[in-house]
Amino acid sequence: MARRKTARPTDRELTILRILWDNGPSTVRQVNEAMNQDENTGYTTTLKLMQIMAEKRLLLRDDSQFKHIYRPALTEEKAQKQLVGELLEKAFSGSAEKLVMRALSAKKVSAKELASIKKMLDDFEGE
Amino acid sequence: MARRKTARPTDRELTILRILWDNGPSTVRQVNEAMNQDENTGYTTTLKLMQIMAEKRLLLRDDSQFKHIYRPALTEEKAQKQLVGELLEKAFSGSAEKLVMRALSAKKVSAKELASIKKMLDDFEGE
DNA sequence: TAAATTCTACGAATTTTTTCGTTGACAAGT
DNA sequence: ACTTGTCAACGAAAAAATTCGTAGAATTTA
Repeated sequence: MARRKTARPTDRELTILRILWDNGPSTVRQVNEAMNQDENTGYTTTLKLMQIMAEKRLLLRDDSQFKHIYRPALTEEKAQKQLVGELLEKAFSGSAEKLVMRALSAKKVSAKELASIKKMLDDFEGE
Repeated sequence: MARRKTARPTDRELTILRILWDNGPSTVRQVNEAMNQDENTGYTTTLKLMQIMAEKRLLLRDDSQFKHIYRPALTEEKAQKQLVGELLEKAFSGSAEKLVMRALSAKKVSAKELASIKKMLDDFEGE
């Protein structure tokens, strides 16, 4: 059976993508060790997850070496855009304003970051 | 077995919460009919979902009448804050700036809304 | 080269989410 | 009261996500 084209990465999958985006192409062991800094996960569990992600085309695999090297099949940007877009529709009925408001209240944002965000908005306006 | 305290609503659950937030306390049939405007879902499916959500304490139920009335156990604000906070950490490594940027690129935002967001940022700065 | 280690593949179990059929209680209309 | 329709409870199954044990192949070390 075909998988949804727009399959959203699951929580676990997102954890792995995060690691690969941050660290670059990695082996299963490297990913597993990074993952275990937060919560413990067996090596074969991580392996299986990554194998499935490769099947789903979320990851690309170079298996020309004994230790296979995995890397994300999508850019961080693309994935983030998709995720936030879905949340926007699903939880905010499309109101970007409300989403921004909740994001700012969910986390203390520095004055510097606030200014930076405002600047970005100005750039957006110039279109 | 106890459920996670911070259980995030699933996709389906979020759909139901959305309907209840928009329409106010409702019966299963009302929710089911609202749900079927998008994609078809059997009545008993909706019923079961809502029963489970009541068990999980995502919904509150008034069963004093023949037709039980359900309502959300958490406010829209609280749920949104939690969801966006999780996405922020999980997909954006805590960068609110990047999240806002992606949100704006994921969806065309009107000039009016942009202005409104900027105003909100000003208010935030005043603290 | 033999032993120990590291790795992938495979299969399977477990848990969570989503789905719905059936049943019997209750209500409304006749 | 009888028939018809609506409802919640229950059980169960299908689908998806997460977990890991075991086995055998490849590599490294002694």
